[in-house]
Amino acid sequence: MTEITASACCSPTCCSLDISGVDQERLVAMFKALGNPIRFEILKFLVAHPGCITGDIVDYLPIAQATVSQHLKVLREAGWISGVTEGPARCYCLNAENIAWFREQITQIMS
Amino acid sequence: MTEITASACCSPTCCSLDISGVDQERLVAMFKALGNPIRFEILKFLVAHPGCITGDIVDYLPIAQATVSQHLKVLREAGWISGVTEGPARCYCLNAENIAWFREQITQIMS
DNA sequence: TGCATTTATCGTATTTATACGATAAATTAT
DNA sequence: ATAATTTATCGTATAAATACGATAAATGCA
Repeated sequence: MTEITASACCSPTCCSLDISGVDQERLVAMFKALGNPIRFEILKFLVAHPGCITGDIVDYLPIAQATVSQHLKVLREAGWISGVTEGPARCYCLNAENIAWFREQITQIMS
Repeated sequence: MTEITASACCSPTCCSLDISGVDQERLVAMFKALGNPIRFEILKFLVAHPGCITGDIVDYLPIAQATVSQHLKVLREAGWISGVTEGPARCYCLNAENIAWFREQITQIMS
């Protein structure tokens, strides 16, 4: 195993990444879900339009309704958003708890 | 546009996601790169073995050398790591500056 | 009940990601 | 120069992601 001193090419420890098991999988899944520009735009739209319905997001984005539905499913399953049935429509919101969890994990493991 | 009160299904604003243009693309690229369990493991390995060479990571992971090299390229291009040529080998480290940038972006836009 | 509205799912086409073996490229040592 | 070591790249096979139209499912209303 090559072990060189930090001064040779590395900065001093910048993060611990101390996370494991279930939490790590959950975190990676959240990373994966948000690693897509369309889905990031959906999150931003939900900040500006909390409680809007799927159709509003479909109108906003330049992609088909079926595709939007798929993206919403990915974001839901990763925990970024939650959807509440409102009649035949579905009202979407950011999932504040999970987002807070994500932020806390990042601040913890990346310092 | 359906606009309902926050109380109906949404928590109070939990994040601004106030980011745009180049920064947003950079952030999404970092999300995408780390949204893979192998690449997350590589980062964790680099925390424990700063300055190790590609071969050490290859020995550690249960995948082929060519595949590891691809993953390292993804992490490099996203800014998570940096590699310094050390003779015929390449010494890898976490990219502290970019990681700090990521952490700061998250704390800023997710609160 | 029947119809309109809204969203999810199905089937499928295309693109991208992931993985591997083989080989090339770069460096060091002989 | 040759050989050994190390990593990157090429070509390619397979899996996963992304996209769409069509259709089903669920709900509310006439």
